[in-house]
Amino acid sequence: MQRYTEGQYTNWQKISLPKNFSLERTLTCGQTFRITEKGGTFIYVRGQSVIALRTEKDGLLFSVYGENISKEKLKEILGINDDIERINRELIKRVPQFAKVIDDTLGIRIMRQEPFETAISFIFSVQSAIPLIRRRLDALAKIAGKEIETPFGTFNLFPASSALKSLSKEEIKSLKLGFREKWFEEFTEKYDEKKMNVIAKLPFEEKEKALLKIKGVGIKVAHCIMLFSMNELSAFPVDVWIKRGMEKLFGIKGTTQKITKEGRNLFGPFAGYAQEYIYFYMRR
DNA sequence: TGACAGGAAAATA
DNA sequence: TATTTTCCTGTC
Repeated sequence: MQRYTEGQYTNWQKISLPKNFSLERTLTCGQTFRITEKGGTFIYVRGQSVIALRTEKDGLLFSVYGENISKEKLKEILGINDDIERINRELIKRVPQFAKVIDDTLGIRIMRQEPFETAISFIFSVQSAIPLIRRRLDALAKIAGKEIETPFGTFNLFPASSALKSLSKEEIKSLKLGFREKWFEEFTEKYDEKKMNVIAKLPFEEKEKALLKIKGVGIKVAHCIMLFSMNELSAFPVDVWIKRGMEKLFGIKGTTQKITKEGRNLFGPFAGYAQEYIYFYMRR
């Protein structure tokens, strides 16, 4: 086990705080799951790192345990490099009445995560609420991920694909995935990082088609994977909250497929941001 | 304790 | 091709 103790390794680094950035909203709006908060400090377990984050008056402080993450990489992960003013202007230009939704949800950024962890997270998410998804991911990490001790507690990192390929039936059963179990098994058996990286670089339509071939990945999960881990800001994942929001705000209703298409047409290249705003707006 | 929440896949029309 | 049914765990 890798151990870190307070003082010795707690090495806070600082990023100047961007305008219109909310650490809390970004981390807790359902795009990522392994987050805990203690006294204003957020602990975000991601890939092979544990990242502690807190905002102060003039900056964002962070310290990393496990695999190192540079300042630049962290800014990318948190969507800080996105030109949010321009994105919001573009959304309002297309849909003027959306300004009030943006006002209420300001500060959310689209995070940039890894396809492997994101795909498993959203296969786990099918017909499930956020706390349940999180418990499943923690259970999986506990079984197959490396343990790491930090000043903030002990965590298990996300398992490597090789570790998931060698899980026993009993271990898989213990995750209580229900009908998602066979999808998870097939995904880990077939997973090939190189192939996933190729998919990540395909044009939007081909990318969507390739993801939909994965068992357990339908249109909503495919759009989550594209938006949160493949840099497709026009992806528009439609779940029950987005269905409710699209009907309430715009009178648009119908199948997931129809709302996905209409949402993308309505909001354009940054539809993914609009989607996160609607999600947060409807759940708050 | 039965109703309800939550997407994908398979079955059916 | 479009709609309906089934799948499972957990909460209230």
